[in-house]
Amino acid sequence: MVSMTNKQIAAVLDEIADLLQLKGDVFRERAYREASRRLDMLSQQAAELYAAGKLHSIPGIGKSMEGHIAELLETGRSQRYEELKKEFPTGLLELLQVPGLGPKRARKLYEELDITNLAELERAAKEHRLHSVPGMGEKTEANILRALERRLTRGRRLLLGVALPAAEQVAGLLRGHPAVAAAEPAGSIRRRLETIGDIDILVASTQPKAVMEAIIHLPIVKEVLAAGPTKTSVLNPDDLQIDVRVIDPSTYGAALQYFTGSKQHNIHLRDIAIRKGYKVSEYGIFKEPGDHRVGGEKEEDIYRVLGMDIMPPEIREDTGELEAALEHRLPTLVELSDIQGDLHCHTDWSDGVDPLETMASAARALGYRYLAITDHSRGLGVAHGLSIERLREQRHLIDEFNERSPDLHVLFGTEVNIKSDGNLDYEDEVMAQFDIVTASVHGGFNQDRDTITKRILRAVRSPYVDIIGHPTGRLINARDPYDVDLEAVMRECAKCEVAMEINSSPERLDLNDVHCRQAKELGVMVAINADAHVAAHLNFMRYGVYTARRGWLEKKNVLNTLPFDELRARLRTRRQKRG
DNA sequence: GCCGTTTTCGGCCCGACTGTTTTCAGTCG
Repeated sequence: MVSMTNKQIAAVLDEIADLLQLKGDVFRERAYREASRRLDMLSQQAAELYAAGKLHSIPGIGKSMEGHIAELLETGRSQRYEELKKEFPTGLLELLQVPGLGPKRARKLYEELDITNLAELERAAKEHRLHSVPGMGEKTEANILRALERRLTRGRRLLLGVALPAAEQVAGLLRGHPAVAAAEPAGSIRRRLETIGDIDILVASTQPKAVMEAIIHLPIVKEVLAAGPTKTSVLNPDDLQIDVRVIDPSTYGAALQYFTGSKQHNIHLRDIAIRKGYKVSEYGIFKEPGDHRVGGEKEEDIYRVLGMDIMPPEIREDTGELEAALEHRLPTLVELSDIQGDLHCHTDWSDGVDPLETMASAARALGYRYLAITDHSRGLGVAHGLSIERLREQRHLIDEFNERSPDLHVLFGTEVNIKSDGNLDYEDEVMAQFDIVTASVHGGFNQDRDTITKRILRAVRSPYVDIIGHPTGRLINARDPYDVDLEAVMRECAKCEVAMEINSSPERLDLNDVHCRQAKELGVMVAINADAHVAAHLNFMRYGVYTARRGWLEKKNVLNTLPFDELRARLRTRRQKRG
């Protein structure tokens, strides 16, 4: 059997969907697209499910699709895919990336003008040959040319940690305006996706004109890109584009539901509505026949009328939340206020900026009852890792601090490096002295799957390790995760009662949302940590909580929701059991 | 290609906008 990962299979199915799109076979395209998405999110290996004969029990994967996936698993190829590829030149799919160009026009351009890639499209547009195609005029040609020029400068998706504060700032300013009844960021920001395409803010008001006028004059607006009667686009001082839409208060709930998405969630929701004799749009929910409105002022109207519990935006991804809402078995997601402390941060003793006292004050201000100081270990020279001697001094400092701090407990910890051979950076006698240990990979990212998996498994089996830090090492938009068999690590963590971290730093969010859900299913505890290197970054905690919520985690799945006494007892008994 | 509390056949989200056209096709979110 050829070993293909879920991601690889999903990629092939997605390419088949692309080709079907060119053919105009929209429903098959959707079926392949959906199957690809399901595989991509799947926490188990498709190969295992296939071996167990359970592939077609995944929603969106039927008998035929199971056959295609089986062929890929067994031969590494797909006949359907090979045949489709022969029908069109490879460059043709590039055309679909151009805004304004869909499958119909792309195909027409190929058939009428023999255009097979972006370069040829650009040349034809400049030579004014496009408008000779029926249905394409001067304006279409100009728009395509403009899109082609812009395409080169289009940036990547924004980190939530950048987009959310910017959106909240604008929404907050708008809420202060007398004509504004409500204002909040919608779209992927509201769902707390790790990266964001567009910043969309919805405003409820009966006076759109006044609101539009107010936006233009907000102090944080650097430039106005477009100002229409109900939608305005502006740039903030960091050149982030923010779109603001004004909605009549009577349809604000329906609009908020619609603009929050996800697209897949909305499609499925509307499908359920049809089956129950309703129609859902951004203007409300309507009862058939006669289309009279039965709700839409409040967001929960839409769900309530359909017999569902309303679910938090974070899980509106069409991964089972609608079914759960219908059956009244939605999880109660963990909340920021459940967090009792932070188990991973750095001080000026290693590569942090602030001293212990400053970090502790900041933790206290957040209402935490404990904070683990986990500076880097000896071997990590670039981060001023702590020698045995300096560890002893730091322990002393922390003991002293705890004597005069009745409300906040500081734990003496370490972020010990997992060396490339799988050994930890301190000897067992040293490890035994910490209150808490997080073990992380900081180098040797390119090891092959088997090597790096075994390496991390060794760390998990150490009786002194409590948490595996940033378990995949990815940096969003910057560095791919290392090729670790995360499921194997999770199973071992469950067995050894080792927690896995959600590193809350906005460029990490590692574990990610899909991993979190898998961890929950496998019975792995998760620790949500800010990995702060400066006091202000303790506030990153909320991004980790969002990720946990996107992964359906509840309070009981999260280690640092425990009160201090229970946490300490848990760490101690575990150590005794395994040490 | 998937799916079923109207269906194993005949559906598959909904509305806005744009540009090209005289009533609509294509694209987008």
